[in-house]
This record gives sequence, structure tokens and C-alpha cells, in this order.
Amino acid sequence: MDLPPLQQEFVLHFGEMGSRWGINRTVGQIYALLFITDRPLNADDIVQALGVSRSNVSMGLKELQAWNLVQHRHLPDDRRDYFTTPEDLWEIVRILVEERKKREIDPTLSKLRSLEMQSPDRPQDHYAHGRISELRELIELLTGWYGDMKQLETDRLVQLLTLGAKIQKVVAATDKIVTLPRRTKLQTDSDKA
Amino acid sequence: MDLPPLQQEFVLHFGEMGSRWGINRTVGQIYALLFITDRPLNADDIVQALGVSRSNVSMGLKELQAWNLVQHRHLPDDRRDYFTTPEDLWEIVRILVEERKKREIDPTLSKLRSLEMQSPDRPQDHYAHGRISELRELIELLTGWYGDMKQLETDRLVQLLTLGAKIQKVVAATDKIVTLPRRTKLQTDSDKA
DNA sequence: CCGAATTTTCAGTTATTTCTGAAAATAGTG
DNA sequence: CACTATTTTCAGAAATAACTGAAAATTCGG
Repeated sequence: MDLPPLQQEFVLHFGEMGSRWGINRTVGQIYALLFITDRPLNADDIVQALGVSRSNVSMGLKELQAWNLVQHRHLPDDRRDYFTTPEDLWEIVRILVEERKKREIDPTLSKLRSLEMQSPDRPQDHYAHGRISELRELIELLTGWYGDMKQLETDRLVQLLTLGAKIQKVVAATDKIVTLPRRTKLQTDSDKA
Repeated sequence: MDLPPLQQEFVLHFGEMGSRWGINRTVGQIYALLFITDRPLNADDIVQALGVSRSNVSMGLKELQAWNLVQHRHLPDDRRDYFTTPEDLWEIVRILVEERKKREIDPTLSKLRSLEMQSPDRPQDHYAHGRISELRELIELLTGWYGDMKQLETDRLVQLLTLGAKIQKVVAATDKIVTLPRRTKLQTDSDKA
């Protein structure tokens, strides 16, 4: 690998982290490299920086493009493809979450719903059925919330995140003023009590 | 695999999903099985249900224990170890997030901070330095928010999630009343404008 | 402390994923 | 359309991860 120390350590770290998230090491490294580099890079720049094969880079870029995680550029008087990451970190977060949802959450929700439909309530499936419903409800609650949050402009989102727990007081204060939607059926501590 | 259809399909699905998240398929299957089963299971029950080797189950359970994801039980007049998942789904979510944070986010934060320290501002590192700071700030904001949220009782949390985007109106309404903490340095749309 | 029941470990095997070089495909230029 | 630059594909090699059976370790009742 042919990179200055700061960049190298960064790239290696995200290569490692990537592999814990089911992302292959090289793909993680390519992304990290694009992320900390000031200008668009072409495939050969990446080959040189990371010391992996040209074909590996090609496959890695293809993967990143499938995830919408890199932007494609062309420089004047240069036929080669150049790549960058979005400047805006929040944009990156949004894309990551959105793609992950599309690939993992949505199919899981379909599967859970289909499982609830089929198998018309055999007694030995009772418990499993219940757990599947609970899980589906939980995921629906979380994805519903996410759907709301993703509409927000970055400014508002940062504001909410910064508020943190204080939000609770705001809500508590306005509890009786604002009309709350009906509660879900998810079991909560107070249900048990 | 020796399971009724509903259970089998559920278990297979989460085995698959697991592998996309860097969790090995068998571990995912074991957890899914414990999750939809009404009673604690011992290792041999799992061997029988999933059709994998005893040693594989032993290693899988060890992994799940390291992640705090299973509860350990003993039944009277039985020396074998029995395992279950928490009844409360929210508890499972909390554990998952907490462990993931411990293993992935916290080390990443340390790494980013250490990178910011070292390499005393060589000009060619300027951009990388900036990106690293931005990323660190973003992660700090998110983990700070998470730290706040995890304090909340399930009830309150569900309430907030259910409010969803409406929360924004509440905040907007009380914007001038509640004292907001200082804004972070993360770039936002309005900074650019 | 002995022996049976149970769990864990681990070296070797198998399966899966990643990576490479070479060849094929594609795209741009004159 | 031919030529060159560039990217993509893909079969096989290399690396990694998962899985197994057998043996070792542990636990517990007597």
C-alpha cells in the first residue's frame, strides 16, 4: 500500500470495520480512500494507493456504484472514469441507511408478513406466530419513524439529535396539548406491570 | 433441518440475513430458533432442529453469549444448559445496539481521535484531517443522541417514535421557549447557502 | 475421589469468499 | 471502420471462514 501514514491508517481501519459489516475489505478501503481524498480518483490511482489488482478495483467500484455510494465524474481531456464520495456526510448517512433498508429490512418485513399469512394458526405455531407479529410491529414502528426522519432537512435533524433527551421534556410538557396517535400493541414495561 | 414449516422458514431467513451482517449463518439460525421457541432449548435440541454438529452449536452459543444475546437457564433435575432470548423485544434491540456500539463505533471513535492528534498538520493532510474531524463530529452527535435515548423507558421511547415527524412541530412550536444547546460544527445545508 | 453426563476445544476438512491475470468487451478518436 | 485506451468479466488460485469429529476438559452426584 502506497499512502501517507494518516491516510493509510484511516483506510486500513475502515477496511477492517467493513469486514465486520459484511462488506469486503477492499471495498471498504476503496471507499475510505475516496472519502479522505481531496479529488476524484480513477481506477489506476486506487490500484496504486491500495496495492490491489486492477480487476479487484473494478469489482469494488461496481459494488459501490450498486450501493449508490460513489459519484461518477469525468475530467476534461481524460477518458478515464473518476470517482468521489458525496461532500456532505449526511448525504452519505442517508444513502447508507436507505440502501441497507432496501436490501435487508424491506425483504424481512415481506417475509414476516407472508409468514403471518400462511400456516392458518396451527396450535403448535401459536407462540412463533406471536413473536413474528411482535417483531413485525417493532420493525414497522422503526421504519415508520425512519420514514418521517428522512424527510427532515439536515438542519432540523441535527437540531432534534442535539436536543437528545431534552425532547422528552418538550413532549411531556405538550403531552396533553398535542393529539397523540394511538399506541401500538408492542409490549411495554407498563403493560407488564 | 427438522422443524415445522413456519419455524423453518423463519430460521432460514434469519440465517441468510445474519450472513449479510457479518454474523455466521449458524449463529443467526440458532438465535432465530431460540427467538420463536416457547421454551428454553438445550444444545441437543438445537442440533436436532437445525441439523448441524454439536460442536458447531457449542461455538454458536458461545458467540451469542459473548454478545449477551442469550439467557442461560437451568431446569430442575437436568444438568444440561438451556438457553432463551429475552421475552422483551426492546431489550433485544437495546442489547444489539449496545454491543454493536461497543465493538464498532467506540473503537472507530478512538481511532479517529488518535488520527486527529498525530500527524501535526502536514499541508498534504489538510483535507483528510478535515474529513476525519467531520466524521468524528457526526459520530459523536449520533452516539450522544443514542446515549440519551437509551436512558428512556420503553414507553417513552415508543411514544417518541410514534410521534415521528410530528415531533418537529412540537420542537418548532417551543423553539423560542426551550433553551437549545449550542449547534455543532457539522456542515448543514444552511451553512452552505 | 470416581465415573457418567455434558460442554468445550481444536486440528483437519470443507465451503465460501476474495482476489488475480488474462481475455473479452466497450467506448472514444481520427 | 480500425486503432487505442479503458473497463469489465470470469475461470482458476489464494485466502478466509465455517464446520466437523474426536479428544480433552469440566461439572456434579454419589
